[in-house]
Amino acid sequence: MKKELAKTYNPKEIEEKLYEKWCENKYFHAEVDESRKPFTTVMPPPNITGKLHMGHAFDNTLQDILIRYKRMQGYNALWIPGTDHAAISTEVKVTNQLKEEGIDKKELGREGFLARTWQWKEEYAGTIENQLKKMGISCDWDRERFTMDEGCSKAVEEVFIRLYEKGYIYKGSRIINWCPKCKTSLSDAEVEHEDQDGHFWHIKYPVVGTDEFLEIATTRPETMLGDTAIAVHPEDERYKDLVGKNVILPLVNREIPVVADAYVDKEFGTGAVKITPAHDPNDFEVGKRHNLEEINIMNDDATINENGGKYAGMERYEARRAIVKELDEQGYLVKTAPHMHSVGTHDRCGTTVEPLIKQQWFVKMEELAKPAIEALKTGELKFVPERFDKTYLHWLENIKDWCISRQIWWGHRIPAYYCDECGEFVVARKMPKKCPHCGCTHFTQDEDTLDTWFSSALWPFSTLGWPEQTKDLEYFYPTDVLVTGYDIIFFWVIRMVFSGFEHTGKSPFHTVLIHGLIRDSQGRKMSKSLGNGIDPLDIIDQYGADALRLTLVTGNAPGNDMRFYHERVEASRNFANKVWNASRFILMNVGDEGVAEPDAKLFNAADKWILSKVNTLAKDVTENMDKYELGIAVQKIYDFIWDEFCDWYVELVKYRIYHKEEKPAEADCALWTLKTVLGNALKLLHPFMPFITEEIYGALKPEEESLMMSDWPVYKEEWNYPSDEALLGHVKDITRGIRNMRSEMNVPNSRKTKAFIVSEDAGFLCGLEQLKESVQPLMAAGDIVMESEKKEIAEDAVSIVVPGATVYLPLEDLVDFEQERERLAKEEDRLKREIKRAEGMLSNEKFISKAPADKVQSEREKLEKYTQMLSQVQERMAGLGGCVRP
RNA sequence: GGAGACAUAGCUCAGCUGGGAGAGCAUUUGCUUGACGUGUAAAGGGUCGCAGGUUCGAGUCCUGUUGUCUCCACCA
Repeated sequence: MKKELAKTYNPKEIEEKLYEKWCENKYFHAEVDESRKPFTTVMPPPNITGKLHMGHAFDNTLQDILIRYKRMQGYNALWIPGTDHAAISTEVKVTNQLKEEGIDKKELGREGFLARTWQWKEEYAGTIENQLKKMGISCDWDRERFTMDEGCSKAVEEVFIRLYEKGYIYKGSRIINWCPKCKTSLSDAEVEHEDQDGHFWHIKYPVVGTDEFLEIATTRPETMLGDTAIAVHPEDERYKDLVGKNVILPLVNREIPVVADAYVDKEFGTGAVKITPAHDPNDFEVGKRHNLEEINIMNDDATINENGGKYAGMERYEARRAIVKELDEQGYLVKTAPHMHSVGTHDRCGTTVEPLIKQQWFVKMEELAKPAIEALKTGELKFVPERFDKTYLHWLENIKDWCISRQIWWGHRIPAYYCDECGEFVVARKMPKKCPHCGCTHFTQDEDTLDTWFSSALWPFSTLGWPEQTKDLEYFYPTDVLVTGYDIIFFWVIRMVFSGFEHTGKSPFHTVLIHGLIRDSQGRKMSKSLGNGIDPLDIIDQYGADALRLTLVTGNAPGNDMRFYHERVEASRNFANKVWNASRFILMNVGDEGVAEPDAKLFNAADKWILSKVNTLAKDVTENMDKYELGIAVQKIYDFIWDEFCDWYVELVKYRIYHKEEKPAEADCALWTLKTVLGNALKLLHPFMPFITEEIYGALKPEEESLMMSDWPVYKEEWNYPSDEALLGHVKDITRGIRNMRSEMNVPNSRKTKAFIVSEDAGFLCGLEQLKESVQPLMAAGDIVMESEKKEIAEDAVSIVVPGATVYLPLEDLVDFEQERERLAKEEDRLKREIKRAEGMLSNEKFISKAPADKVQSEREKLEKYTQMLSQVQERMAGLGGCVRP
C-alpha cells in the first residue's frame, strides 16, 4: 500500500498521529526481560513550577536520542519520566497565587495549603507531560513518577531513618542561611553570591580604662547590636597591647573583649574585626573558639528583635541607616568608603540571605562523600566531557554538612516526633506510642520539611521500587547514563552519587553526560525578567518537533552553551523538507509492488559507491554515538543524505529510472539501492528526527511495523566497495571541473557540449563508460567521448585537468585563448607549488624515518599524482602554443 | 583568592586520539534540469587571539600572555 506524500513537509499532519501510535503500541514501555540487556536512564524531573523551557527541550532531546539509539540496537531501553515537587519554588508560586486571590497562606492552614498545592501539581504535571509528548520524547509513561508520590515518599522516610540511625543525620544549633522572605533555612548550594555596591563604615570603639579608640570597619553596621568581641591578629604589633582589654560598644554601651584570632587578616580594613557570632559564619567560629556569647538580634523576617534595644522592630536596612546616623552624630563614625562586596542571595527569590543560628537538621557529609570521590578515580563513574571531573571533585573534597530541614509546608515532612511532655524527640516510621524518656503518650511531629534535593537524590533507585528489592531494581539498576546541565552538578548529581553508594552500594549510573545552557541570539541567558525566553512549543508549532530537535543537537560540543535563533531552526526545517522530498521522489518511482533484491553482479559503480558510503556511515555514526558525540554523528548523517545521496546518487540514478521500459533490470538495481540506502539513512537519522523518519519509513516499507523498533544498521563486509568509491571520486572531480569551467565562462545550462575525457587509465574509462548516460546530464554534456590518448580534439576547446584525466570541452566561439592560457599557467603554478611541498617533505630524512609509513606513502602518491597532472597541463599548453589567435 | 571554559570565514559555531582549514546563515553570480526555489550549480571570504616551546609536522600537545565569560571561596 503506497502512500502519497505532500509536496512540502507538514509536521503537524504527522506528529500527533505517530506519537499516539507509538504510545498505543507500548513501544516506550519496558519490562524486566532477562534475555535482553537493559539500558536505563532516568529523566531529570522538571519542576512543577511552570512550563518547560528550551533547556528542558535540549536536555530531553539528548536523552531521547540516546534511548532511541539504544532501543534500536536491541537493548531493553527504559526511560523513567517524572516531575519534581520543587519545594520552595512551588510554595512561593502557590503562595503568590493565593495572595492574588486575597488569601493568606496562614489562613488556609497547613492542610488547606497542601490541598491547594496538590491541585497546582496536577495541573502543571499535566502541562509538562503534554509538552514532552510534543517533543517526541520516548519515555515510559506507565512509569511516570513524582518526587512526592507514595513510593518516593517511602524511600525518603527510609533514607532519613537509616541515616539517622547510622548517626549521619543530626539535629543541631548551627549558623545557617536564612531567607527572611521565604522564612526558611537554605543549604549552601541554594545561596547565590553576587557582588553589590556597598559601603565600608569605619567605626571607633573606646578602649576601657584609656582615652584611646580602636577602629574597625564593617559592611553591616546593624549587626553591631549583636557584637560580643573585637578580634585582631595575634601577631599584629599595632594591637598587641589591646588584646585582653575591653572596649565599649557604642550606642549599645556594652563592654566587649578584644581577642586574638588568626582568622583576622592584618592587611584588610583596619586589621580589627567586630565579631557577631550569631550573624556571621566566621564570627560564629571565632565565637566558639573564644567562648563568646551569641546574641541573636534578628527576627525571622529580618527585623530587629528585642535584643536590639531601641532599634527593635526596625527592618534590617532601616536599622542600618539609623545606626550609621547615630554613630555619626555621636562621633564614632570615622569615615564611610564605597566598597564592593559579595552578598548572599536566595537563588529562588533573590532576597539577601541572613546568616542566623537555628536548630536545624543536617547530614554529616564527610564519610558519605568518600565513595563518591573514589568512584570517579576508579572510573566507575565518568563525566562527559571530562573537564567536569574537577568541578565534581572540588565540591566533594570541600564538602560541608548539608542543612536539610526547611521551614515550609510543601515537601516531605521530617519523621521526628517530639514528646509533648519532655520535648525529647524520636525518629521513627510511625508516630510513637510511648516516650522512651518520660513515658508520655502524646507526640507532635516535627513541623519542618526536607530540602527538595533530598528526594531527588534518590531518584535513580526510588523510581525503581527501592527500598523494596524489586525485580525492576535488580534488573534496571544501576542506570546507565544521566543527562543533565552543568548547573545542577552540585545540587543533584553529587547527591545522587553518594546516595546511590550509601543505599545501594553502587554508583547510580556509569556516565554523566553534561550539557550547557541554551542562550538567546545575543548569548544572554533566557529569563523571565528579560522576556527573551523562547517557548519550545512555539518553535514546534512553526517548524515541527524534528526541526527543533535537530537544531538543538547540531553544532554543539558536549558541555558547551548554545545560542538559539530562528535561522538555525529554519536550516533544520529545510533539511527535513529535503529528506521529505528525496523520499517522495523515491516513493513515486519504487511503485506499489516493491523491488526484489537484485543480484549483486548487476549493480553499477554508483550503486556500489552509495552502498559503500552508507555502510561506512553506519560504522562512523555508531562510533560517534557511543562516544556521546551526538553533534558530530548527526552532522555526518546530514552531510551524507544531502551532499552524497541527494545531490549525487539520486541524480545519477535518474537515467536508469527514466529508461525503465528499455532496461528493467538496471532500473531495478537503482530502485532497490535507492530504497535500501534511504531506509538505512532513515534509521540512522531516526533518533534525532523521529517523526519524519517514521512517517517516511512507514510509506517506504509498509510491511514493517515501525522504524523506531527496527534494527540499527551495522557494518556489512559485503557492502565494502573501495574501487567503486575511487571511481565515483573521479567522476565527481570531473563533473565539478566541468561545472566550474562552464560557470566561469558563463555558458548557459541549455547549451550542451561534448566532453572529451582523456585518460591513460583503462580501468577508469571502462568504469566511466558504464555510467556514461547517467553522468551526462550532470556534466551538461551532449555526449561524452572517452579516449586513451588525445586524438582529434578541436583546438578551440578548454581543458580541465583532474587527477588521472584531462577533459576537453569544445566551446568554440566562447573560448578566449589568452584567458585559457592564463588559467593553465595558474594551474601549472599551483601544481608546481604542490610538487615542491611534497618533494620537500619526502626529501626530509627525518620525515621518512619518523613519520608513519602510510603518511609517507600518501605523500608519495600525491607527488606522483601532481607530477602527472603537471605534465597534462604542460602538454595542453604546448598544444595551445601553435594556435594563438591574433 | 582558586578553578574552568572560550578566542577559527561578515555572523553563530564544529573540528574526535597532531598529517594539506569545515558547516549553517549572510554576500555575489548562473539555472523554471520530469523530488524539493524550504531547491540547484558556482564564487568570494581565514597569518585558527598573541609569544615561545615540544615534534619530521601544531588549529590540535606544553608554557607564558592578552581579552571575554562561568563556577567556586568567609576577606569583615
